[in-house]
Amino acid sequence: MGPNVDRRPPVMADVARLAGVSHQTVSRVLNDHPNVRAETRTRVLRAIDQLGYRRNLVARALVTKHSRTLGVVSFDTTLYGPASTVYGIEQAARDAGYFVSIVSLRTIDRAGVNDAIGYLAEQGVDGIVVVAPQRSAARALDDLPAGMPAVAVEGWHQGEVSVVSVDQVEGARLATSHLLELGHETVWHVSGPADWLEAEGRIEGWRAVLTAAGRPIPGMLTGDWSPRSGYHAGKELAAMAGDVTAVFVANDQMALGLLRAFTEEGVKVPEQISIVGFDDIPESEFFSPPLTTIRQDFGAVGRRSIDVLLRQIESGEALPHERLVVPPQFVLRGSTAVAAR
Amino acid sequence: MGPNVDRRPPVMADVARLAGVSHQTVSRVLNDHPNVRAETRTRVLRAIDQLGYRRNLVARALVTKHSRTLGVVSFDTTLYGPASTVYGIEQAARDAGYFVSIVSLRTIDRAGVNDAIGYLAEQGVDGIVVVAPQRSAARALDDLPAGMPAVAVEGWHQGEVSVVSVDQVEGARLATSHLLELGHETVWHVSGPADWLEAEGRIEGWRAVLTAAGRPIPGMLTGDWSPRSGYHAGKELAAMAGDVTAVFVANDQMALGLLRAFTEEGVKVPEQISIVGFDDIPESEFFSPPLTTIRQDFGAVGRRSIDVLLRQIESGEALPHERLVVPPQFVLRGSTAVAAR
DNA sequence: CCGGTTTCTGTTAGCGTTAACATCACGAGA
DNA sequence: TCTCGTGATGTTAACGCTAACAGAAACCGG
Repeated sequence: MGPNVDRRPPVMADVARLAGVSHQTVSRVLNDHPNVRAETRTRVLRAIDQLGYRRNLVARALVTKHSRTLGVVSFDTTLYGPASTVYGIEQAARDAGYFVSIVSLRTIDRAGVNDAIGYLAEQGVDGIVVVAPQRSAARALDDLPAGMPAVAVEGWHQGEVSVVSVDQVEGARLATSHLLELGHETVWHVSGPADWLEAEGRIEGWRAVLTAAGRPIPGMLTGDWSPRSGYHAGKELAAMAGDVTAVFVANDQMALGLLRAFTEEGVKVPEQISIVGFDDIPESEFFSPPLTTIRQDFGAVGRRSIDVLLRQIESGEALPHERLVVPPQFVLRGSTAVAAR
Repeated sequence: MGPNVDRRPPVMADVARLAGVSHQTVSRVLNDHPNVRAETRTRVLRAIDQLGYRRNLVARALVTKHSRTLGVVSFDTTLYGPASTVYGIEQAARDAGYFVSIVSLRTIDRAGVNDAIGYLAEQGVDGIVVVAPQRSAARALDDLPAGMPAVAVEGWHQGEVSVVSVDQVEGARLATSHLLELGHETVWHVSGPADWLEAEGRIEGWRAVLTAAGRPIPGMLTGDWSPRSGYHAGKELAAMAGDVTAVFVANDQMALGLLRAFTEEGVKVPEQISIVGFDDIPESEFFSPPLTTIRQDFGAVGRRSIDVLLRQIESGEALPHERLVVPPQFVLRGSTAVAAR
């Protein structure tokens, strides 16, 4: 056994000794500094390889003040929307050479979001992405640590931070207009829960189109995004018999619940009632009937938000706050049809 | 303006100065050391509060060699299974006072997993959870950095690391037995992609039950977990008319595809063909018909894996490798029925 | 009222890296 | 030959924290 059988991982000094240079030269090689002789460089690289040396990013972060880690605060990453958004964020961050530290909140409220942001700040993240689809969460952005670069996703634009989101209002317009164009007298709406900004945007777009067309605005049903709540809404709507001929549902999962309720009640989709969903989850295409819906490009949202955030971080300045909007896309399938005569 | 208007966040020394103590005393207060006079403690806490001081965990990690951060390597966290598992892991980790750094792989292969593990090791994580549902990924665990605590989720037990997983074989047994008990002559299987350990376990359980019952083992169809692949499998099965009366599908999404294909082909479920899925995604209950399936408790898997990992980390020793198995649960709904006479 | 404990608090020395500056060798130009 | 500039390398000092030890005050029994 040689003298160096200890388990302690090698450090820069060990590499330097083996390569016969100073630790600073090793640092220079690692950071691609120009003024290193080619022969020295290869000698250092060989030593690194031989020892299996990995640089200690914690020590590096201490001196550079940059951890190359981004914090992400999100809510229930089990849901398709948040999960996809976070995935997009993570991919974009890693492509840019950043790590991602995630805090996934069980319940979302100002205090919880604040705690999460605090933890991440202590941990030394270079910037924070808050997936803040609810008013209460969005408000927590007001008391970010001073000078911490941040961006809100699916949030509320109040001028405090930049916001990247899918244009919910436009998506709802697309859905509602489509149904009106098919000749339906009016369009019912099953909305998401009250506090959610996305739910609000979808209600707004739906109302706007009906108002502009001079159509009556039917009473609105409210769900909680779950298939079950859609199912209950569907039962109610089915009971209203011929009154209802078109429904815009705030997400695909609830739309599935409606479909199930209608099947049970013998209401034919799209013959008797047309349905449009929102999200375009991978399952929608295989519902019975396949669901006409509005696609959100979560990947694009993630990428754009990282763009904005990195620009802030790398400029080192407090850049003017932006509002980036990703357009939604209408997807025609089989759950909508021309209104019955 | 006082002398201290700079943007630089306060450090321990600033707190110490304001409280009239040494920085070490501040450290002691922060770390709940016993030997601090109560009066001193409150004075320090007041100073911390006044300055809005937050400790720098990077500096702390450098000296303690513990970052209180766990690394998670996963594959496509957009899918319900991985997303739920990662969510469970994150919750359990945070409850234990750890952060979670996530690397979400687009494609899973040994090199990719190795890179991810390498990055995380550089970053100074205290331990690593690898969600390794594929053979190729599981193999990457063989070359973990020496001494790095690790646990595999849904992986392969080779003695190199501890593994936590749902008992796939048992789940498949439950599904297949249920169908036989309903009087079906045999059970067809639409499996997941070849390289996946979960797919293999489900095939094994399915085969075992048929063999034990002395039933013929029909040719197996293979999908890729997507609803679309299930749809194609469904078309094939529908073409085989009366031969097929019962199908065990390796996940709920593919089962949805089958349902759709059968609807298109006029095959009635469960009257003509019974179907059992796997996973119990939130949508399954609202398929038409509601899907009989096998529930996996992803939350439990996440919690158990963090338990195992933290035990390793906190003991500081290389503990014997364990194999923890979480039992699956049979969920009876409407997609299965007694075999037609 | 003194030595020896028990609190409490302060001082010093790192952790492994990068930044800033110092040094050295070498060749070009005077 | 002597300087001077330039590229390559080494030396030193942080970064903000905790560990280890040192010292000062209070407390105890004999």
